[in-house]
Amino acid sequence: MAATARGREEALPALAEVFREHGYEGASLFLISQATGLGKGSLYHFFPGGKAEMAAAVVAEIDAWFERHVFAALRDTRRPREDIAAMLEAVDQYFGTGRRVCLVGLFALGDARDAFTREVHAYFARWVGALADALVRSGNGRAAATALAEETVGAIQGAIVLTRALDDPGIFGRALQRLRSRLGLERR
Amino acid sequence: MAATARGREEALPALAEVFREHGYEGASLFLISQATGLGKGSLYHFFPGGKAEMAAAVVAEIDAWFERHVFAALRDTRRPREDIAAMLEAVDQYFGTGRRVCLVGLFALGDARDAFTREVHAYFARWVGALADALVRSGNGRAAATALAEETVGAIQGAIVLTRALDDPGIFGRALQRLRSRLGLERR
DNA sequence: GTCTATAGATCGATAGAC
DNA sequence: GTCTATCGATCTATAGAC
Repeated sequence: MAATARGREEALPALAEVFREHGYEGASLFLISQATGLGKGSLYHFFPGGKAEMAAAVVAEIDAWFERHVFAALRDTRRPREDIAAMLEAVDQYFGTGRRVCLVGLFALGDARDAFTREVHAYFARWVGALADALVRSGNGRAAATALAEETVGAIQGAIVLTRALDDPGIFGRALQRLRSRLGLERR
Repeated sequence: MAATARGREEALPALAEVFREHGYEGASLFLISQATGLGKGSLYHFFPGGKAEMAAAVVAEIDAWFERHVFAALRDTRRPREDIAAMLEAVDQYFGTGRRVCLVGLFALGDARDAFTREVHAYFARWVGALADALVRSGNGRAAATALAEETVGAIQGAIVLTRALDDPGIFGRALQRLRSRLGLERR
């Protein structure tokens, strides 16, 4: 897949892809070495903590990416409605219309649950929290906003499961469309 | 956990629990042996195909259980509304209010995806299909029923992810309550 | 049928040459 | 920094005694 990565940072995308495709246990150092183009020596040079550190680095980068491109936009106070719409668009792109697994969701289901409980919790708590805040700012009551935020993030995670199970990206698209309608983002 | 299982059938529940807890790759024969109380010799006597056959047997049993206790009820033509409500109740019980992972959903996300593509597809297709049919019978148009069925099954899967990620069963309960409302099952 | 012992492969991780 | 060689542990699976 990847030409030889030149450093720790460059290796992260390929690394993330391996964990997404095979899960934590299934991502062997052989697969990781192939995907990154780095030998074991180089991998342990960049990640002295081994596989656990590699997975932690991937989760941290995913977390940072979502913070920057998804959660942050929700914290703009002026146009919450547009920000929420932009969040859904970013999600659609990132998850490849449901074909690409959410690694944090996969870890939440147990693949590496004990090792990353805190990171998994923080990721979803910030996602739901930022969305709920934006929904309050766009006119919803606190309780309704929290319920809508939980429903939205849950629907996205569930749509990924269903899309992959039935091999039909239309499922993810329709789920996002329903969410747009329910969140009051319909074209006006 | 389990007293010594006496045969193939008796071993299945403990076997299922191990796969749910650790995923396919993470479920080692050592863990399986401990959970079932069966030595490796006995395990290979009951499952000559090894771990793959054990997982297949578990998926088949889960599939049969859902067919009997969840999908079948949806095919009763006389009182679709009550049947759908009963389905949600069975789901709440089975998934332990979101604390218990859906093994088929976990496999769909990749843990053993290539090996069980057909079974995973069949399970979710029958679930969505049976629910959509019941919704048509309860007065919805075909397109609306399909959308509602996809939304419902997706919401359940997503609620399991969120419940485990945030360690809060209230999330699963609220998700079911929203579904009851949306499916028109509110107390009359 | 169930056990112990172990084969054979692969795992994550390390060492040392370059 | 990157490679090859290899360690010890663990994995799935099998063999053979009982």
